[in-house]
Amino acid sequence: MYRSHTCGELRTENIGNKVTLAGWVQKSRDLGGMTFMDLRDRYGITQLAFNEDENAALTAQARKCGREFVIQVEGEVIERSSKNTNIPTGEIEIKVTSLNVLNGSKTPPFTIEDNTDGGEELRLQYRYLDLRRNPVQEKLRLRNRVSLETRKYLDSQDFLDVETPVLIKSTPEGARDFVVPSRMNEGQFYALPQSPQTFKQLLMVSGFDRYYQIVKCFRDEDLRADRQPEFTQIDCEMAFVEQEDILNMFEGMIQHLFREVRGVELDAKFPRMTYAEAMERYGSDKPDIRFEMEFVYLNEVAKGKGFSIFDNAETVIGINAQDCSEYTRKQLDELTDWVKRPQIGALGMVYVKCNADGTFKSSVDKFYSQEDLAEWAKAANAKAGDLILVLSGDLEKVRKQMNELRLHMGNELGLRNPNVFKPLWVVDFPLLEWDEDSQRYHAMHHPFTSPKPEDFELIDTDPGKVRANAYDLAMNGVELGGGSIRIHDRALQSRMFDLLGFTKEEAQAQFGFLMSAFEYGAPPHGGLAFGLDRLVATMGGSESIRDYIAFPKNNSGRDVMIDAPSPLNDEQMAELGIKLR
RNA sequence: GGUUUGGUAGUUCAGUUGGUUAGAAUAUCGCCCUGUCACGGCGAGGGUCGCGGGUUCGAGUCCCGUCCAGACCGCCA
Repeated sequence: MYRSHTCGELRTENIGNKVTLAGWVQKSRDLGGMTFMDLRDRYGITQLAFNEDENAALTAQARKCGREFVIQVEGEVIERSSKNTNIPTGEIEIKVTSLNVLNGSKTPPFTIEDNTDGGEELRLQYRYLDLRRNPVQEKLRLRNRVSLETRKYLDSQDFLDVETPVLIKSTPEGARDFVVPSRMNEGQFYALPQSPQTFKQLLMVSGFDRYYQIVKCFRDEDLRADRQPEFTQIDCEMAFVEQEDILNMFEGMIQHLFREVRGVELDAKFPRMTYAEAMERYGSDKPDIRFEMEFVYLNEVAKGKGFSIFDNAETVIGINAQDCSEYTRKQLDELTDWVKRPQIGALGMVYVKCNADGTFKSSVDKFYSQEDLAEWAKAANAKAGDLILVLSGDLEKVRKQMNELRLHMGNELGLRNPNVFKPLWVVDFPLLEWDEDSQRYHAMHHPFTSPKPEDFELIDTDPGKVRANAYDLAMNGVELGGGSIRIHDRALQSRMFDLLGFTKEEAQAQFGFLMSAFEYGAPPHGGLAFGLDRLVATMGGSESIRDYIAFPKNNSGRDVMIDAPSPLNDEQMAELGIKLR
């Protein structure tokens, strides 16, 4: 037996116990006649004490143990003469009687401490060392709790965990596939699933009316702080349900998770908003509703006063940044530069300061009188002391730009508290989205999403207007998950593929198995999937999902620790029948 | 594919207008220190200034190219 206790569990009630501990040397403090050593494991830190007067040889041995040595000690739990109230084990220490070095260690490339001196790149390269740090371990513990409670909840609701294949078929719709060459079928390739979508629908046809899986999905697209090429979904599907049933079920799940894992009681009933409304009020399909600063449409009050930029703009949108009228010229210039960056793409920004004395000062005073600006303030519900920021141009673009500016101001003003959680169902997404590049409609969610029956007649005349039975759960400006009521009728599914520009042959080749299944009694069904990484990161108050994944990829999709991807040798390539261009 | 920021000691960073032997903190090593817990004190070692080229009497600093990394846009049904 290597240890009788962990490094996190001994307390004053253990005083007098003879114990054996094992762990890593976090740090030692050599005071001359005395040496203290912090011994660390997953559970905590326990201080070891060595006294030269009592055992000179042992103390000398302890002094030779560097950081990250793995050691085993025997000793007696004693009360500290000077206690440390910062750690749970701070009232006791171990008077060590024997020390066994289980393994030495090179000096680590960065310090294994809560506040490490290591940068991102180095930490990823030595991820096994980074994972020794408590803040990172804490994040993985959080992830474990979320995934465990997810299973508990879904199990209690009679969901069945069914595994689906990872080597499947590539389809051109959606994200790029990761592909895997087949040795036994030369010249042919599997694809890794972007989601188990079609399989879970087939499980519904099979009668597993409540399915879930916590499953890896793969998308060969560029990475972001919140996007990894392999990521984990809580993938769910239900049969004999309507949208309302699904929203209620998973509202319950999210409430359960926050209650059990974070001790947070979310809204008893999550607010809902249509996609159209979200775009109008926030310019985003995943609005952060922790703060207001909603869009104000200023067309009525801003146009027709001779300011040609507004007069010629499709729309003029403002937001009211409360209590910001004291912004300096420099701050306003910085904001203007910020929105003019190519990533945002605004051509300019107009501001109106609602001064404390009731007057107005704007960047367009030449065109607007005090009375005009008072109208703006009224429209924006701005009081003395507020600041109105205005962008104009093409409706779709301005909404997008204003969304960015709103979130930026929310950050600047500290309105996006990571410990406040505001869920929002966004419903009634459009079924289709016009794609300029390919000059055709794409499925906004996916090709299996059912249109709203009341909009169905528009499908020939104005397909872009057709709404879908599709929904997303947004929280704090993050899309946590989404889903839809699916098509379960062969004819309608076939019609969808037509609409998306598939030929009959393509549709049959790629999704024939699904359409055939629909001919054998497919029940009405629908579902959704949550991004586990994003959910956990949001619960942990982070925007980046990387620290919530044990071994993440870097910005270029590389694993810098194992140095993947990597070339194959000639023999492997020949076996696979592959030649590089 | 694009925009942008960065690359200097093991690590995190500073380095002015182009000008002496490239600094600090931390880590490491040595000596001292019996109650530390960010221990303290004294000292030492540690540099291909990402790489290649150019301008110059002289380049960490300016120019060109290139590689790597971060954030973002495109992309992500």
